[in-house]
Amino acid sequence: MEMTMGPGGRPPEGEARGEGKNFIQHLIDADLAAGNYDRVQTRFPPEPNGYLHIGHAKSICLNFGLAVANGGACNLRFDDTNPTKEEQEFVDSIMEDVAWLGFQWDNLHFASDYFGDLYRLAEKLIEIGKAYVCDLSAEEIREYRGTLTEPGRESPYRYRDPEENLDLFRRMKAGEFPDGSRVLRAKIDMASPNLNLRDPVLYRIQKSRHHRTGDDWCIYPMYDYAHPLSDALEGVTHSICTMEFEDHRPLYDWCISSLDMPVKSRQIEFARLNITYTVLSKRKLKLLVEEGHVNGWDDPRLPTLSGIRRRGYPAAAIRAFCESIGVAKANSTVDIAQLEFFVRDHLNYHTPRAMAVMDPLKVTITNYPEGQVEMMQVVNNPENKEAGSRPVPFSRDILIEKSDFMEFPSKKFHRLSPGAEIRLQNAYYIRCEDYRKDENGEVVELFCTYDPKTRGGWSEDGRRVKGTAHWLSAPHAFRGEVRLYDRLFVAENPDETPEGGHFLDGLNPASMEKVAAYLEPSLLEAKVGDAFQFLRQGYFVADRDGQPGRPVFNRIVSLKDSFKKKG
RNA sequence: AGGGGUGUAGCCAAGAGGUAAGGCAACGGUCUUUGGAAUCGUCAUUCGUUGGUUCGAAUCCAGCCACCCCUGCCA
Repeated sequence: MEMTMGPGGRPPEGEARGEGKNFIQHLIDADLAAGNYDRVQTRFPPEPNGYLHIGHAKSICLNFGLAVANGGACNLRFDDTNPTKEEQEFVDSIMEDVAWLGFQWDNLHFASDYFGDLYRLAEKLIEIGKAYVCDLSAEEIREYRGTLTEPGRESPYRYRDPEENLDLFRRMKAGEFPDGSRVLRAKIDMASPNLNLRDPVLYRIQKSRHHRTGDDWCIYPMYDYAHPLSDALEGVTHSICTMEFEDHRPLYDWCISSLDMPVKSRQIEFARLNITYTVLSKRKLKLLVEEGHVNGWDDPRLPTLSGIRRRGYPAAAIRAFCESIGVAKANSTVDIAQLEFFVRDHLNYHTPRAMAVMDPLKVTITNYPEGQVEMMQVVNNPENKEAGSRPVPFSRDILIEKSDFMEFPSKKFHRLSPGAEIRLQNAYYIRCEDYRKDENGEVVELFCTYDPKTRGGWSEDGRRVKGTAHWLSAPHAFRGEVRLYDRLFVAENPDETPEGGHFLDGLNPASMEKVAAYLEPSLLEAKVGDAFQFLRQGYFVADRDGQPGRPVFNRIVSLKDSFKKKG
């Protein structure tokens, strides 16, 4: 850990070689060096039509990260140009999610704030003969557009003169025409091999109420028109988006140059995030929620930021993960194990330990005085001395995990078995002297003896013991619900469905298991959002479904287990 | 088929004519009061492929192959 670091936490020699920079930063460096811009400004531009997921987190970290790295600014701008799909509920959740991730936007904007400017710019486009009102129906426009291999045909309205276009456009705005009857189109090139350039629609008539502008407008700008101009109006220098917009870049540039916008924003595309064993498309997530395969948008199994948050993934871990995966243009699917690594990495240091028994086996310490209770002082986090310690009661009646005992142990099993001795962590060494079975032949109780000279879990004679188990004093333990979450899909790539299949076929039927667990007394005080490492089992967070005296814990992620894999 | 992209290890990903970074995963060793953590080590004679240029190519050139995106009045 003690290596020389340069400013920014990177090895200085790496800094000198330009390592640690993604291709976008290289482009920014070149832009700055060439004098194309004298500052850097980015933006995160979600459409408020749904919940953010971890794919958005990559974009958020990228945009805000680039702004910080270059001493620039990053805005949060809602791309709310389609009133039929957008709602205030989503803008609220998006702001909450971005803030939770740990970023503060320099300015908050809405594309709808620019509707007036955008309208005036459209009139200008008409005046200079670069846009026209087209009366073709949606279906006709599609037919006229041509195909991938055949050029399109020009609209019969393409050469209307500017005065008529202006008049028509104003009347569109005034609400004189019904929805779908006319659109404003850019006059570019119907024969372009890039379909986005075949006179794209700039404005459509849509008489629906907008969540922010109400009924002020009945014409709304399209993304391809509103986005570049909003960027330019706002002063964005580098407009970062995902690969599917690469074909739109010529149109993006066309808008900015045709209107001679003072700021020449530059669009740069990168590949969106995919993760194994989950889906990251809005459509599929919506289906999972609406069909009830999960319980709402913040279901802890979902990759939504609200789901991840409830699951107990720390924001810092998400940021570290996004940093680690890099930024490139190649399609890729990151192994979910990489995400889980950063979650464990963060939680290991930041989370106090506690003891919980999921599947109890009764242990009676036969030589321990009946009625006696000792308070054992237990370290909260061996990784962090400042986390302190807590008292945990110990008594004659103990609970351990069933899986910590084997009647006929395998060679590598070094937990409890007849005659074997193990350590109860922070308490005593115990030896299994006998056990009792029920009528089904299942072991239901262990009779052990303890060594009074091993208090705290240390043996004075230097005698070593191979296994260490977690435990609970039966009379002091209380019950709580534990939800054992696992990956949502058993299919590694749920998006790649076999022919005739559906992505839902890949769902994991056991993605959540509810367990009535026994918990140590200190856990009674856990507040919603408090995270713990349940010793030897995994990381858990108190869920909002808990009741006073009856908490609910979500398993965030299990601990790595090299034993199971070998067995 | 026309256009736009992308191919470096099981998964991400650096690399920019000088002899393949790093992380995840995996596998060994050490250590350990969590079968966790920590720690040490192993893991690409080769960069989709075939040719070419060069003293020298993952980097430059040409061809081929594979995959992704584009025919919303969605974003």
